Amino acid sequence: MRWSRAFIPTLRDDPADAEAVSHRLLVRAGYIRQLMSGVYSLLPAAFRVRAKIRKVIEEEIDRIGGQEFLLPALHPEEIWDETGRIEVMGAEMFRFVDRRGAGIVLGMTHEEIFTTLAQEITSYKQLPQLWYQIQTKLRDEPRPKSGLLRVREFTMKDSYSFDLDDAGLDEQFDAHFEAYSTIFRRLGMDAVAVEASSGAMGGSGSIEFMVSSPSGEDDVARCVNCGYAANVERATSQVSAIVDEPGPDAPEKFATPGVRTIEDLVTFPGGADADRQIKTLVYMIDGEPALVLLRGDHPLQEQKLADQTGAIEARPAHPEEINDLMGADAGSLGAVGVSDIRVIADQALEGRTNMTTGANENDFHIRGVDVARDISVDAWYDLREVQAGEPCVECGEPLEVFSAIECGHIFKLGVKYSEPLGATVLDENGKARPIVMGSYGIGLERNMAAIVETHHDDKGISWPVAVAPWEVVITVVKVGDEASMHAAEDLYAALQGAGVDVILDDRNERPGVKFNDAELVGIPYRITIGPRGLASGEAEFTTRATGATENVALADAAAKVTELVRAAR
RNA sequence: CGGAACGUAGCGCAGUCUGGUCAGCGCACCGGCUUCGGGAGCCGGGGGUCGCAGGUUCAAGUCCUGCCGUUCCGACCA
Repeated sequence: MRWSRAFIPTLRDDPADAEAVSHRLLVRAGYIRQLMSGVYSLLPAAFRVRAKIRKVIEEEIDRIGGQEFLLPALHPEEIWDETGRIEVMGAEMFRFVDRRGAGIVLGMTHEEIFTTLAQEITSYKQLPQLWYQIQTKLRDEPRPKSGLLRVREFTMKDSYSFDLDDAGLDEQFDAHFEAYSTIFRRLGMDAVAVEASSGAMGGSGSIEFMVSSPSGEDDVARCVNCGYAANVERATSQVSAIVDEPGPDAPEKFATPGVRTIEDLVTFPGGADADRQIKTLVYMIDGEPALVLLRGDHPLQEQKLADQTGAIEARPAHPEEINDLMGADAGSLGAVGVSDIRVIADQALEGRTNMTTGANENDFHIRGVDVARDISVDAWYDLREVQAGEPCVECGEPLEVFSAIECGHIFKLGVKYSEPLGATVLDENGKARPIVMGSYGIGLERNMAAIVETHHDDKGISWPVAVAPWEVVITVVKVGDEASMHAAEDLYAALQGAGVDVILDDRNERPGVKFNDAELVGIPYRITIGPRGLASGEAEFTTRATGATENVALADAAAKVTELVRAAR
């Protein structure tokens, strides 16, 4: 490619509405342009990067036996009815009616459709199968953000495994774990595998591959000592034991005028430390109210609440709902004596005595509460969100918490889809059994953005060779100089002949413009040809990532660069 | 969905409070000359129904109403 003919619209200024680094740089370096909220056009340079990411993924999934498909983006609504997911997905599914009045949805994932195809697997002898596709997903995200990191239309590699039993699933799941680890390594990213919540996918377990970044939307708790790592939606930690003082025989109500928060009660005379209080939250769980109890200093992790209760929707109750239900406002709530509302409590409250909580009457609290004696708890769950510094559940060392981008997610689905859709096989005893499934996803454009998030500096992007749109740029300092152009053309032809992705910057621009563009666009290697070096038969060789520059004999340049590029792919 | 901000040329912005030389600046773009190893200088030039629709007014980029769009924070999230 000759830069003079290429459409790489780089910008001098940062785009105004880009906050995330990857968003800012991908727009500025001429990779993407926004069409509407959460929808982007990929320009030629981005298309090249995406193709390389795609190739890495295909190679690794093929390596573990994947067969590539291409399924439709248009789905009949009924299929999603059969698994009940049309409800679960709600407004996030794009829907419309065709000219004949049939309900159509746009595919946001393909469990249902692949499972429908799997209905044609009829014998255990045909298992295992591993099917995948690289295809467009459409999701009406409530809040698209950060450029390519969270969008409404994107490309996903989604694979689906089909096995006779759990042992088979485990094998394919583990194979994906290894394949994913290899993929992210090849893409130049340091991905951490973490225990995750399965959310709307369901199933028995899942692992996310997380890449640390300030633009990440997820928080990961990790123990640097033993390697324990989990999304905070699932993470646990050891709770420091509290030794309770003996309490009274019965709880006692006392006046607490103006006290509305945990913190208020800590400083209120006759109050209690936060870890000696019971925090009472009101949640609407699939429309039914419930009291959620935690230690005063423990935050609720909402996804845990949803996961453990099996809820489709769990939301905080509105102030009016709280008052109607409890006869008091948030800040004065408690579960003592409550019997007509479901009470869900965090395990850290088990066995606690002499606690303080709200009295369900504004300006009054109750102290001397013995949880076992005074509160009728319907269910005990792990509900609190882990905080940085808390002791690791495995080894007791302090946990760190960092924000991360979810670059891949693998799920053990079990029979969640095969059962309702009737995808069964006959086993060796002639008995029909639902196929045991797994599903495995990687978002291509999100990974492109994640790579930028982890490979940039103040000059722009610095792609790993494996995904760079061009591996080498030949920068001609003085296009008008015949000898320079001649040497550059020779080198360009030699590198092309060696199979190197090379772009020749033959634009009639000042050198500074070309150097800056090469760095902004992020091309890993640059060979600079100018009259200065040419006089002694040399060119300059610059590595983008380090900025290191050395002189190389023009005659050796092609061989040297080819070798470097091949080693780094 | 709740909160906030924004919408003027391809990009980044000023002008809006206080209606009347307010259709402007920088970059980019086109032509010319001089330059040419880290985003050149000078001269000349093209490009905008000021998001859309109503309204107020002698007069609206500017004031009022409604709508649309975009971003950020939160909620939600595969």
